[in-house]
Amino acid sequence: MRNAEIASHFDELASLYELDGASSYRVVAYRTAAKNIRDSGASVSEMARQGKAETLPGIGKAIADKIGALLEQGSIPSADRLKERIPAGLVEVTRIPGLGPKRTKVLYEHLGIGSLDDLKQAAEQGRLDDVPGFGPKARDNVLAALEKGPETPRVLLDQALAIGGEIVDGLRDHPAVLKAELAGSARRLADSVKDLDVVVAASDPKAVAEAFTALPALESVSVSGEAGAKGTTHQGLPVDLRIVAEESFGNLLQHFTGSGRHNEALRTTAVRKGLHVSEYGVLDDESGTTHAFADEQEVYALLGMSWIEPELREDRGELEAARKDALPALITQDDLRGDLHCHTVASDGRNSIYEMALAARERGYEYLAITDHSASHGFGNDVSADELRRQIERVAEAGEKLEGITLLAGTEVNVMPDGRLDYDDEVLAALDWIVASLHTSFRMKEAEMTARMIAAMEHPLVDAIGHPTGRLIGRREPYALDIDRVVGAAARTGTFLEINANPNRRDLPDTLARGAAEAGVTLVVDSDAHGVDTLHKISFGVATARRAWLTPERVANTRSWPELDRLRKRESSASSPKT
DNA sequence: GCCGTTTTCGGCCCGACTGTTTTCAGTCG
Repeated sequence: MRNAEIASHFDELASLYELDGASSYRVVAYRTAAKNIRDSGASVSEMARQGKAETLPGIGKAIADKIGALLEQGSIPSADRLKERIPAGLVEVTRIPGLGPKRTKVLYEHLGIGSLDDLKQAAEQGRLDDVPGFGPKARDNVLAALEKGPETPRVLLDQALAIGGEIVDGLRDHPAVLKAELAGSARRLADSVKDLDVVVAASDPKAVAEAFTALPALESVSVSGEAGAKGTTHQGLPVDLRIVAEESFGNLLQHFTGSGRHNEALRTTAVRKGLHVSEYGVLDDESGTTHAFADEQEVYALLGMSWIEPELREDRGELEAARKDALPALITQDDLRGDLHCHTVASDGRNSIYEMALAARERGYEYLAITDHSASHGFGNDVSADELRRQIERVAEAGEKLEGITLLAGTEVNVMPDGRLDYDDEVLAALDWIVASLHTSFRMKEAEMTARMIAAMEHPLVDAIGHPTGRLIGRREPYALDIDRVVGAAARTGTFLEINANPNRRDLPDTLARGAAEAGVTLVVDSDAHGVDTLHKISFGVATARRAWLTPERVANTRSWPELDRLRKRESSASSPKT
């Protein structure tokens, strides 16, 4: 059973206990366990089988036993018992804004409301007014929320940064703005965001809030005052602007960068030192004074920690590392010396080899691998084996024309359902670099899919696996894969695993990339660019690598090509790149 | 239900807002 599935069982259990009126600490314990299970880069079911589930933070004996029961019986006994008493539709009702577990429970007890349909009927018939604590406003809110439907979809990071950057730049143009930053999940470079948080230090808050309402990026503004404003972009993305005096800017930025979990954990450790952290400052019990800081670094320093990169602020061990001054020196874009996955007009790209190479050189790369799709599956122009041989010649010709960059003749070869590649070894052996990816038969069962991928990794000429899980963020689930076995095979065979930087993919995802690196796998960060205009999107792969705690050493293409060539599994003497 | 450079028991983050209330519990981020 996958981590995400185990985690969803514990999230459900938390909601059931919450509706049952259990201690909120117990509920929080289940939610924390669910989060840590979901974030684990290794298979929790495998850990449970080995009796190691309790090594995960937030998992004690009781929850470890429940994981065991879940794996054996397919459900958690205590959840089954709660479901006998609590209607299945009640958890949905708690998702209506303003209706938490307590108020939902009151509705169930007074009116027997056990589903969204029940709620709608009761609201329309005016029966909510009879319930203690519910007035006319409650009815309006419920009907409005039901009318509006489910919450707004999340926006991918590339779009969020583009819109957020425009807003922040617009604010910085205002004379009363002293500092302005994008905070929240966008600053943490998460896969997607549900809103934008903008924090500002201003000499004249009111004027800045007014200027905000006039920004062209905003479609509407609902609230505006001295403390900030709330608006919505033309794409429907909510924007929350907060304004403070310059001396508290560090506290505000720290608070609104989050994550919520990171802040919770930060405050819990602070309380033990008699310190109380909020967006306004750090209150010291002993002196009774509140320390406000203009810089975020000082907030962490007062708590006895080194400053934590925003990408790490997910409560995944960063606080403990910061206390020990043992945070990783994260990879940066400048560390990358080449890109090993891109396409040209030979398959489904938009530019020629020469144009891609020129653009790569302008980015400062020392090498670029041209990896068009292979023959079997109609991405633009199919590249037959004969065509690939001509492509190798063209790469060599382009390489001769261009000084200062090494061009590598490569392919993104399809892994067929039986695990074979769709070029024969003879033509593959003539290439400098081989990425193997899955592009068909996504719905195979886990055992077969895992075997398929491992077969590709066992091929002696395959250097890297492209977008290993196949997920599309918010749109397509990953393939059914036993990720532990895949990572194990990558480590055993010396095959690199890709972090594909396409903002729709970010694949491997951060948690899995971290787990893979810890298991000894070397990663490679690639743009998968289909034109010169998307080579720069490798930044999203770097973002994922940073969220995965990766240092430059863990990423193959921070090395020069000769060094990388020696690092990979095949005999380096076999190939001589065209320069 | 978890956890320990104050603890193996007694704690467990912070503040704003809302609606309904007569002083605040519940919800939200």
